[in-house]
Amino acid sequence: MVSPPKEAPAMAEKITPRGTDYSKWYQDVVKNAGLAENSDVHGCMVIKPHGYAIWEKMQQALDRMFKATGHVNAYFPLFIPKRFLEKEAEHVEGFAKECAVVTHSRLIAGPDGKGLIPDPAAKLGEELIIRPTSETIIWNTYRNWIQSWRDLPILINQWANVVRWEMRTRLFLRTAEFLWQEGHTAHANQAEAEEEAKKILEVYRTFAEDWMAMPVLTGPKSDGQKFPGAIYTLCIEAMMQDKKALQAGTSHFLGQNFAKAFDVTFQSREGKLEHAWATSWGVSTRLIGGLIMTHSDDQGLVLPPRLAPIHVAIVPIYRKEEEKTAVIEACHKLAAGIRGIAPDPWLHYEPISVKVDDREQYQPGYKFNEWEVKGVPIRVELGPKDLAQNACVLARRDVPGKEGKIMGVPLASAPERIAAILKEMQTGLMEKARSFRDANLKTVDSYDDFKAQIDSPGGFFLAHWDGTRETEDRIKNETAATIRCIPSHLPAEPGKCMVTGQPSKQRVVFALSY
RNA sequence: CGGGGUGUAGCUCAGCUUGGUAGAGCGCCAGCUUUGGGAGCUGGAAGUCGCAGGUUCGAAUCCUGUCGCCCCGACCA
Repeated sequence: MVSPPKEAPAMAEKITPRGTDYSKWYQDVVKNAGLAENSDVHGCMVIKPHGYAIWEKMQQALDRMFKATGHVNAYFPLFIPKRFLEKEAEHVEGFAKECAVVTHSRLIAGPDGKGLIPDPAAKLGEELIIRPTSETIIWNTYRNWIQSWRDLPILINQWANVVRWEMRTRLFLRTAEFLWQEGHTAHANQAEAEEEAKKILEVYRTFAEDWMAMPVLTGPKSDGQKFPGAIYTLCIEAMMQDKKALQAGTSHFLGQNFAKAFDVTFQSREGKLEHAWATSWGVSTRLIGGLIMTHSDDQGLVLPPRLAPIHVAIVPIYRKEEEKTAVIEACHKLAAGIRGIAPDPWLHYEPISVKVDDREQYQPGYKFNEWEVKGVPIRVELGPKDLAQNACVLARRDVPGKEGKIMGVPLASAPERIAAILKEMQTGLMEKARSFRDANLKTVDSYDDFKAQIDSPGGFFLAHWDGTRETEDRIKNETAATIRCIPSHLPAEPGKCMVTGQPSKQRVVFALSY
């Protein structure tokens, strides 16, 4: 008679494997890594400290890049008078469906003495919209700032929250309120504005690849997918691990649309009155969703070192008091050594971020798992056995399980070793993501082939398209796939539309998307 | 806004069919033992059962109304 098997530890499997249910996996990672949670407010999330710390790292890197390209930060109002939004036809049409509207300025007790109701006497003369984006308020303001060609260009960015009243939301990927940056620039001529839109796209591409280790395709959107009010929209588009596309950033050439709508004119060098040329561009907290879905595994979050709020977690191991004293001391000494590594431009000359996990209420095993699920790139284990030989154990987050452990690393050389591994991880993650993306980037020539593959195995499909909205809509209706971008890295190779057989100037990227 | 589901402890849920003093696991608090991959034992705190009516001697349970939330569809960074 064999005794019944012990029950699996109740805590063991907190994260649904990707293969079982990708969407559940995503939610589990966000929750278990402590990045964010749903709030009691419909569609709005609470970004928790660990998630917000990642956003702060993103902000820092992006902000530096914006400043380096001549931009400055400013802040415009959260509320936008309804009449502003009405001024640009396409813009209204695009955003009207998802606007939060402020109608009153005061609450009073309800008629039965219970609760509060908007005071009818305090109804606003003009209703205010909570910004879904700020083009209108900003161009209304620029009208006063721009008179002469000497006032141009205006290169402004703002870090802000916006509200788009979404029906269905997912943490980071789509929430009613989200955080982002929005750049709004004004230029004296078309060429300069178009140059700006391209320049920012390149900033986004660099950030995505060099910081997030997330490879992206770049290029214009189809007219059907462009920003409401833009002449054209450039985008960076990334492939998630389930092979779906994520629009990760957009840069719009707005032409003179907003200048005309808001009557923003300037006198040129030649003395003529002209409308200003505009761009706008943004990336949002959605990037955190992209970061998660690019690198993380069934154990939890995996962070590229350049965006990790904590690079190294040191876990002391001990039994007796004497051991504890010696081990903790060694941990802090090692931490100081790691922080003392020569500043590297790679981390903006900031020290490597180290945390000595000296919490007494948790055992080492618990801590190992916690740092793992939170995506800390390197974990150091330091106990009496290690101390006896002046060494420690390093565990790499990008190599799961025991294989990621490096035993017997001398304490004296550990800091240098850690610094080297961090760099290695950053490029390793990028290479891994790129080869995954490339392996799932396919060329198709027949619509039947396309339909057979779009759901499974899935991926990005390079196909010829006749350039019409009708065909784009038909493909969307029949397969749910959309044109993600018209890739600029490919030579324009003419062909025939996979659906209609009409002439096509070049292949475009189709995929299912978030 | 259409279809489905669900509200009971901080969290996940049982109890409801057949009405009779509120339950479990996790978490939390205290103590002891533990500590190299999510510790164990003992004790403890914690819920006007979404809200409002009704039926009844008695309602988490039955009836009516109401509100919130979740999932699925049309829109989107």
